[in-house]
Amino acid sequence: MIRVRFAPSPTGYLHIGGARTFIFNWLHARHQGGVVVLRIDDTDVERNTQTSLDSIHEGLEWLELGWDEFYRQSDRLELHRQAAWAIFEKGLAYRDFTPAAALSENPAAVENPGGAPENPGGASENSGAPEHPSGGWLFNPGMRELTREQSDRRANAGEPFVLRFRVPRDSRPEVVVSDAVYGTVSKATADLEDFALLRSTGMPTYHMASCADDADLRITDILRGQEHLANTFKHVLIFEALGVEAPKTAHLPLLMAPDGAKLSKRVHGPVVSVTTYRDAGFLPHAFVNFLSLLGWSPKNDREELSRDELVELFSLDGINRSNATINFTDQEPFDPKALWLNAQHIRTLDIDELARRLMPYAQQAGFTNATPKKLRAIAPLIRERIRLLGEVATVADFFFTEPRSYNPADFIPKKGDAAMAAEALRKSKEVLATVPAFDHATLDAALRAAADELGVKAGQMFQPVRVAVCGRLNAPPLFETLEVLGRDTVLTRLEFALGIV
RNA sequence: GUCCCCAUCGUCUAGCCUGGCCUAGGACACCGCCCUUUCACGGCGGCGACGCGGGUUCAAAUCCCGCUGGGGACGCCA
Repeated sequence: MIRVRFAPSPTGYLHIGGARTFIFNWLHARHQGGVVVLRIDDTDVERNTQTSLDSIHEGLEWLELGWDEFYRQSDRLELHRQAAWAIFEKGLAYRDFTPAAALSENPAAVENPGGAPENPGGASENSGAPEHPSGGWLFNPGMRELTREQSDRRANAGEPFVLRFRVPRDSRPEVVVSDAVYGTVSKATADLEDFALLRSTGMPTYHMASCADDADLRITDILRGQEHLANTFKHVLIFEALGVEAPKTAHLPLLMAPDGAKLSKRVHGPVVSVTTYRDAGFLPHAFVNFLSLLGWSPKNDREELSRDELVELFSLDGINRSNATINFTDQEPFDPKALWLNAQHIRTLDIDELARRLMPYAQQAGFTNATPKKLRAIAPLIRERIRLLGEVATVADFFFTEPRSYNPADFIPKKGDAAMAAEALRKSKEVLATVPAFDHATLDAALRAAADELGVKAGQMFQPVRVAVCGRLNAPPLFETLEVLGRDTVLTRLEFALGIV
C-alpha cells in the first residue's frame, strides 16, 4: 500500500508550489489506491502561526481533493527525540556544545552563512571551524572528538548543546540516492556537514522530525520540491541510522517566477497564493489541471483533463527534470494558460453547477437580487464569455443593476446615424410592448420584421437595442438577454435610452 | 566559494533512455481568414525552438566531452 505525505510548515499562506506538491502526491496516491497523509511540519515554534495553518487548510480544502490522515509534528515531539537519542546511543550522533551566540557574533557567519569567505586569505581567523578543503563548513572543532564521558559531564552540568549527526566521512565515500525523477544522484560524504538533529532547546530539527515521522507513519513515497534533493542525502543517513528502509523519493522540478527566481511568497507576494486564484474565480479542478501540467505531462498531447483522467494518467515517468516558469505580472496575476483552462472547464460545467458556483461571486459583486433562479437563467448566456467566475461581475452586471453612463456614440449603428438609432429604439419599443410572447423565437421574428419595415439591416436594428438594455456594445446574444430581463425592464430601458440618443 | 541539478518555439510541453519515421509534434499567447445581430465560442491558416563548440556515426534534438547560461542547496528554517 502506497502512503504519501504532504508536509507543509505553517509559516505563510499556501502558495502555488505547495499546492502543486500536494496535487502530485494526491495523484500519485490515488492512481494506485494509496493513502494521502497531511502532516503539518511545525517544529519551528518561532515562525509558526495559526493564520498560516488556517490558510493551508483553507487552500487545500478549496482544491476539493481531500486527504486521509492528519498529523501535527508538534504532537509527536517525543517520538522525534527518542529517535534522535537512539542515533546518539549508537554513536552516530554527538553533542556539540558550541554556543549559538558565538556563531552569531561572527560577522562572516551571519552575513555569509554559506561559508564563502569574503576574504579568502583571512578565512581561518574567523572561527577556526573545520572547513571543506574547497570551502564550506563541516563541523565545529573539538566537538566531534569529545568522549562520551566528557560529553555526559558537560551535559549534566547544564551546558546547552545541539545534537549533530556524525557524517561517516572516513568509512564511506559517498551517499547514493535513487530518485524516481532524477535518477541516481550521489554526493561525497566529504561534502556533507554534520547537520543538527536536536536544537539546544531540545526541539527536533526538520531533518530529524521529518525522517522520524516518515518512518513512523510508514510513508512509502516522498514527492516534494527539488530544493530538497540535497537534503535527501542527509535523510538517507538518518534512515539508515534508524535502521529503517528509506522511502522512495521523486523530486519535482521547481516552479519559477517570470523573473527567473524560485517562486516565493516573500518576494512574489499574493499573486502566488492559492486563495488569490480562488477569489478571482478559478474552478478548483481547473487550477488542479493547470498545476498538474507544470512539470508533468501525460505525453499524449492532452491538456484538458478531468479529475478521473488525471488520476488514471498520472505517472512518475511523466515528470520532467527542468524547472517550469509560471507567467504572471503585477497587472495580470494569472498565467494565460491557467485562464484558458479555467474557461474550458467552465464550458464543460452543466448549467446548474455553473449557476451554483457563480452565486458567491455575484454576491461578492453586490448583486443583492441574485437568486439561484436568476443565475440559472443567466449562466447559459455567459458560459462561453467568462474565463473566471468573478467575471460575472462585469459581464452580467446589467442583469442585476440598471446600466449607467451610456456612451451616446455606442447607439449609432454601422453606416447609420443618431436618427437611425432613435428610429430603431422607437420601433423596438413599439414592437416589444405588443409582442405576444417574450421568448427567443417571437422576439427574433418581431425584431427582424421591424428592421425590414424600417429598411435597415438587422444588425443596425439590434445594436441600439443592445446598448439600451445592456449599457454597452458587447454583450450576450440579444434575444436571450431580452427574455431573461423581461418585458418591463426592457421597455423601461428603451424609454430611458430614447432620452439620450 | 563548494556541492547538486537543469538546458526544444515568448510560456507549458512531445520527441531524447532504445540515433534515421523530425523539412522537430501539440497547447497557450499573438496575427489573419471563416462562422456570426455585437462580444464570445467554434473552424481554418500563419508566426515561432533543438544555447554554443567539439567529437562518435553512413546518419545526432537524440550518444560522449567541453563551454556558456539558468536554478537549487549549503542554519540550533523548513
